[in-house]
Amino acid sequence: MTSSQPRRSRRTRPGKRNPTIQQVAERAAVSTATVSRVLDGFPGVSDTLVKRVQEAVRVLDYHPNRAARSLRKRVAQAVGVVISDIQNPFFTSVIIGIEQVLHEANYTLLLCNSDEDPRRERAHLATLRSEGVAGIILASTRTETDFYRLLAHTGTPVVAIDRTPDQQDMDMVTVTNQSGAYQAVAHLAGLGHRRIALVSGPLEISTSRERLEGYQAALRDCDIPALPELTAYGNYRQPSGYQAMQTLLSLPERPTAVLVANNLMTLGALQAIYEQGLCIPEQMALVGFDEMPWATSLQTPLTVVAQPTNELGATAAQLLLDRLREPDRPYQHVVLETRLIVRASCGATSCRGRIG
Amino acid sequence: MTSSQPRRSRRTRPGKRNPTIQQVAERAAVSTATVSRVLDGFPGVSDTLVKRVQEAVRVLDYHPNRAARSLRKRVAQAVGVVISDIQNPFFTSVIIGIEQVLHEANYTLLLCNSDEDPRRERAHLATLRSEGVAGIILASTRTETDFYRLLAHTGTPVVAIDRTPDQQDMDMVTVTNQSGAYQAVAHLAGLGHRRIALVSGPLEISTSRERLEGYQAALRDCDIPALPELTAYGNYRQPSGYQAMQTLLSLPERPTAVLVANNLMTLGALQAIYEQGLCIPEQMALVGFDEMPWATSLQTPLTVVAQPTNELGATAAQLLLDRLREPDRPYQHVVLETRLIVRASCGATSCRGRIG
DNA sequence: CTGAAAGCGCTAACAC
DNA sequence: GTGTTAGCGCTTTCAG
Repeated sequence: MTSSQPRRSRRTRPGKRNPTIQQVAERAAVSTATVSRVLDGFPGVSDTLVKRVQEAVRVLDYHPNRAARSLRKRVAQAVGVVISDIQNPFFTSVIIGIEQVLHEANYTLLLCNSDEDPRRERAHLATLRSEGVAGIILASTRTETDFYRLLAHTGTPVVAIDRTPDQQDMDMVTVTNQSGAYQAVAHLAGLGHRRIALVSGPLEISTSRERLEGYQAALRDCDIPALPELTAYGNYRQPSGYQAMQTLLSLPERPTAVLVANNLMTLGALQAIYEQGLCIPEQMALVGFDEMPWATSLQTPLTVVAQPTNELGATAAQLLLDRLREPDRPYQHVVLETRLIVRASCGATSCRGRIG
Repeated sequence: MTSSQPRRSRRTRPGKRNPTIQQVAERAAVSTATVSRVLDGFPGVSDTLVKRVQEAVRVLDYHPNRAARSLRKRVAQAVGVVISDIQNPFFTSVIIGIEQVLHEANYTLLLCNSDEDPRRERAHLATLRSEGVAGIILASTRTETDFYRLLAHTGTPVVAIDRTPDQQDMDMVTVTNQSGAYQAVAHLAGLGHRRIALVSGPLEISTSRERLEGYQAALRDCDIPALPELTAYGNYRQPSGYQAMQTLLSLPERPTAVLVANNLMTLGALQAIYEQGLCIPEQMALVGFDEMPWATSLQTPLTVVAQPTNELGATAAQLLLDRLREPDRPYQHVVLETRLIVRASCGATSCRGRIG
């Protein structure tokens, strides 16, 4: 770069080095220990020194080296977030909530997308361990023994969100899946529907099981027989919703209403319905699970069971921070409320603007 | 950490400590240097020792401490990704591409969501600097001097994606925004439309300018006068698309076709159109920019200018890895092709399944 | 209330 | 080929 640079290893970064705590200490004429104390807001440093240090920090534009800090403290000021599908607006919305809280607390977010693949999930978990993250927020692909392993091996606190393990020795944040589905189905039944179908998620995932239970409970309470052929299964991704809906539509006696157990499958279901030239809600009433960006942009706006996604993420992050502060506190399981948002697709409201 | 645990600070993690390179070295009866060499695939270690080390690594389930490594190497095995809206499926799809390449290369991904807020963007950039990330992939909120500052201050390589700074001394990955918009508008003109509107993004963002140019160029080439009132401006978010479209629809003489410059604004535009009870494409032909998950799930599937999002991310990540390997290589600007996907909303195909 | 100094776990010279 | 060793920048005893 410049003229006489003595000898620069190929691997060394060319730019000027970041200031170190040492340099701050020299400039403020104090010890590095004092600088560290000031930065940590450690009480009991004289005002004079505090000011000198702050001034030096400002002048040098000092930012602590997080790697050094992590090494020394044996834990990084970072949180790993492992989700199963970053393409799903549900999860991105959860991430927003997480990020807000974490950013506030000056934690970095390591994002891992397992893409519903347990192998990837495991690899990510290993990396996070290597990174020494302070904690992990996990929407796991499986709900079983993986957790035991994880917890046994490392002492890293984990908060499970959305999908939860069977065990209870962990912080968790979930929503009222059962009653959410129940409400939706009861609403449809109240509208006079008797052949109400469900596009369910995979039963390995706890949310699927809970939503299925809600569906069945509502049918029971409304004295509607639960016909097995009216439940089709997908994997929470769009194409599977399409296929499941096609299956339901090809039944000898078609359902008149359907609850789709997540947002992406709803997209697939819509496609199948429209391809058959069916009208929503006249020929097929539909309720989706999850609020979704496109809900209000359809010709027939979508009735949905909304989940408080941002809050879910924020709560999980807060739970994690709380545990870091107080490792031995009792485990919490926070359950947030879903809420039915009635729009046109269920047939409850007039179908403004539709022709046909 | 044997039987009589001497004294454990409150702040120390309770779980057993991760194995260190020292322990691996002891178990393999070699020096730590040799272990390090083996792990790095450094050539010139005898087979015997390689095997002994690998065995020890396996048995101990050793994972290198990344903080220590980062500290020593003065750079983390991590890449920061700063995007402007994690709720936008365009960006999440880009992230998928980035993540794939990075994960392959054993880099961690630090995700930062600037939420179109330059202040947050700046804060994130500072954090990434603290983290000592090896490089940054950035979809910047602004395209100006921020970059100079960033580049001047740190030697951290940056790859700009999607939106690009005016300067050229940086790796960049973009798409053919201009010709993408051009094609869409030419297509609409070819279908007989003369009053073609544009819902544009904010002109501070390079993609908006380029798409606007493409729109104008196409009108010019088709001998259609460019009426200023037919261009409405939004900010790339959903509500602004709604408002912009409302403005266009309230014009004394309504446009017959519209190009919407990104996915989220398309959602807003759709809502405005449906609220007016207008039929797509009969009363309003529509082309969107960006492929979007819901494009095929609308009653009238959406014609869009698709961007190769995964590839965009993967290319950016690869460019960054290449630069890390070879810091002095010339800067690259990769431009990927957009492609017009014709579906029903432009009116080019028959309107299967629609009533009205 | 402040400073000196010992590492955290790893890599990269430098010896042999 | 392999080992020894000196730190990377920070926090945290321990002295004073």
